[in-house]
Amino acid sequence: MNKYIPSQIEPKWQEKWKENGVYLTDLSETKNKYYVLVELPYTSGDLHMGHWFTFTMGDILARFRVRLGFNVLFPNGFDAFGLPAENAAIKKGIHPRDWTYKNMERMRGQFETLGTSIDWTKTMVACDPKYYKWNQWIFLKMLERDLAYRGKLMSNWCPSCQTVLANENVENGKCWRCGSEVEQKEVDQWLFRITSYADRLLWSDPPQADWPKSLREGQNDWIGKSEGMEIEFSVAQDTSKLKVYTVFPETIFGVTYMVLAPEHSLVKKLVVKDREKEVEEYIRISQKKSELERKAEGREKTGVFTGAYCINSVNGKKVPIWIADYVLAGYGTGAVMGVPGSDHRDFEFARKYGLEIIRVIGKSAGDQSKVLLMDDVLEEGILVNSEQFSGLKTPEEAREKIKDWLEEKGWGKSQVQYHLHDWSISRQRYWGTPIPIIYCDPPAGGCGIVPVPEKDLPVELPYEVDYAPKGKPPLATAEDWVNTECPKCGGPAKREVETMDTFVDSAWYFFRYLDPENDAKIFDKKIAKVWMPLDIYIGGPEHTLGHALYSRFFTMVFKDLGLVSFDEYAKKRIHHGTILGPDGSRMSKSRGNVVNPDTEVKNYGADAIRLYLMFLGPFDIVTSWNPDGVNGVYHFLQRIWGLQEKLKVKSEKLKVEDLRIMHKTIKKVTEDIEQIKFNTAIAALMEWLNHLSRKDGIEAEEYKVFLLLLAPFAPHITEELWQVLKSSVVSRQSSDKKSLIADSEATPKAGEAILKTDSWSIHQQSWPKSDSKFLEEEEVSIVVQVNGKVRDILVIQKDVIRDKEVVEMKALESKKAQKFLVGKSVKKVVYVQGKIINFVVSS
RNA sequence: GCCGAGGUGGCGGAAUGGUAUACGCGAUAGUCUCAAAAACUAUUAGUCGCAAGGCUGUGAGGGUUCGACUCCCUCCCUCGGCACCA
Repeated sequence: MNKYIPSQIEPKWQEKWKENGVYLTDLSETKNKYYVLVELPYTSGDLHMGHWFTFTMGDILARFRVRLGFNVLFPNGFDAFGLPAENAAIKKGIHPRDWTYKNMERMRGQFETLGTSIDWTKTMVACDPKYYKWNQWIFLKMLERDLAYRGKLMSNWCPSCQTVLANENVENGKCWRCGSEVEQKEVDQWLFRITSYADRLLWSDPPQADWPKSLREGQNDWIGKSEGMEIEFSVAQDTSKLKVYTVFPETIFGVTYMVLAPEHSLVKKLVVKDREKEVEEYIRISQKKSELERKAEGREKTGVFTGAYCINSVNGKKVPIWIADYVLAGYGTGAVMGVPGSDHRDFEFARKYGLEIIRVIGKSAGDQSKVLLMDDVLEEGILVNSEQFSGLKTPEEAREKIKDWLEEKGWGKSQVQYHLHDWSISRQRYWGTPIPIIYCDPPAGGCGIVPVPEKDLPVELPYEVDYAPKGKPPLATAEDWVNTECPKCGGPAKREVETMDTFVDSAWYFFRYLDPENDAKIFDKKIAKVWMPLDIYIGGPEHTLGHALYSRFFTMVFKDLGLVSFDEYAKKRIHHGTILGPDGSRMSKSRGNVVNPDTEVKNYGADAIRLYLMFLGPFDIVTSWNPDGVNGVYHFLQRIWGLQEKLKVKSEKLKVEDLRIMHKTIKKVTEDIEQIKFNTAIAALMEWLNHLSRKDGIEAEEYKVFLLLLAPFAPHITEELWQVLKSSVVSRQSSDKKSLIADSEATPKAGEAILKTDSWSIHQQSWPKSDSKFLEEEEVSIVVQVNGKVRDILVIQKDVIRDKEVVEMKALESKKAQKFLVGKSVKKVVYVQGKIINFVVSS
């Protein structure tokens, strides 16, 4: 027999599958659809082990569903816009587009070697105008509905490059490109009003879709809905009002000071003359601090007194107004009331600056103990020193009562706050979707901000651009492109030179797979109605607060645009794990611990790598690549290859025990794939192989079913062996009417695998069915325990297990059990039918 | 600090209230071989014992139960995410 040499069979079948369109999906089918999706790869240049891991999972699920008779869609595309392409361009002098397309071609080839059942006729490439035209269309729709707007946002700002920097581009508070000190500055940018969807984006319990708990809770925390109160205080020196937000209105009698964020609009107005210098200095220093710097400082609070006071309406108390950068301008009103007796953070601040501390929540009614230490601070308990509200339990009784009272008096009103901010989509970068906006400015009168009319889409990204960093968006250098006519008045105007965040590209791509060539519409609603939502979406946990939130937002917007009828685009999402390098750390070139799939495929073949990755552990495992581990599954494949020799020429009826293990394995593999437990499905096949190897010869039926079950995991070797079997059958049929396959067809047994002439591939055969009548055993093992410890195992005829007395009698006959029963009195006997009998004894 | 997921042999892991360590890797011994590799066979949680067999054992400690890796409480550790949100 010939040897198992993967390189001789894998490319051959990959080619045949493609030629015969084995994996093409007919989207006009309206029944039994199953849409599998894996997060699209970024065009980084090479497929890495992580891609193999996740796409093998998707592939197994896709192949399995096809075999069950579903119409399966398993597409893929490329996330092709973004910073790395631009950086590579600057570094290597290649145009971002050329770099991207070159990488894409390479990765497409690598996907072939993996042997996936991806239908490449349904695809998208983010940097293709055919695709990003629809990003622009969505932008215009958002604009129409006031969901896109030009607004200000605090950002990292490099004064010398004149650009906004992402957090990761700020190094020690300095610009990564020029080294200038980065400032915090309000910068004009385009924003998507995701906050108006905050409530809809919240996950309920039970959840509206089967998504991971960590994602649901993470998103809910990120959205950060809180229901509190906005309370107004009068400034003592003039007529202005100071508004604060709090979720603890019941502590209002404990307010001893106020704190404003350095950026608060009232700061300039409030600060008294002789403190101006100190305050200005404080603000100057805090504004220079980047996010990272603030974090690096830890929780040590700093602040400065303005010299101003305001009045607490509830008791007429005059309290000092401070400024501190632990108060965030972007949350609530940008001002907080200081209640050091009931808030740990306020306590810390008050103690540092010697501010008054009053107890308003005590352990018991009338508790007048001093708040001297952090541990004395109470957030819940009984209200004290709170006039008519003293003695009420908080939060249960007091909060609502004080809330109502404050509202009645007109001092405060209920307010819902979110932590979620609107989504800034502006990037001062070249390699992204141009924002379809034209600025028509004076002197010619000027129409202001004018959206590009839909008929003029796409606004194509110009190729000839100086994308080297010059301190302004690269698109500004393409003067021919920038200078245009105003669509409204026809006068001279300039294009928007910012591009969109690449998260826009990935927020809706799975809709486009359904209708990738459509030039008139974003996608056909009718097709989407049939094929969406996704049945399963495999992705990384790192996208919890980015992609996975934005894509939900887009889907909800699509619903409001009448494109779809659902809020959630994926019925189920799972978070895959990570394959670390052999040294246990993340694979990276700098560490030199990268395991290259191409090399591994050369050594072992794609089937072995697929199988190894799936056998490692559960789908969400984070574990390191073990170079020896591949040997194990490679060995498994070689043993399967060797089964050909053991195949009996003349088929006989399967024995009871052979039938039992076959049906047991069918059941186990089927259930495990459904539950995405590939490791144990493979283990079950290994166990069956061990059984088959022990036999003298194997029957065609069990051989066939084995291949049929293994096919989703190892598509190449199973196709090869299937075709070899088929051709041997055909040659047999011509000479001698009886054949291996014909036998089992005449009397359809387990597996029901029938070779159809129009479905030549093993991957088109129907999935074997398990028959429970073969699973029943004549004899059952029953564990005999004494006081919960296993003492013996009883083998009993199946028809007896219902009778507790008989089982008990037999168990008492056990010599091993008897040793532990002599001289003891049996207090109780617990019998679990067919499983265990436990004697509870005392000495 | 908060939220989420975990902690089981030398290693990856299996078992979701009923025989802990399936399956695989590695290791040890043997068969084959001039030899090695490959393949095949056997053993492989710790411990006491010649053996039969016993005892201990799923991060630590407690609890519930006839019975706990599994459920509950307290604590420790690891991983992922968020983090001065008033």
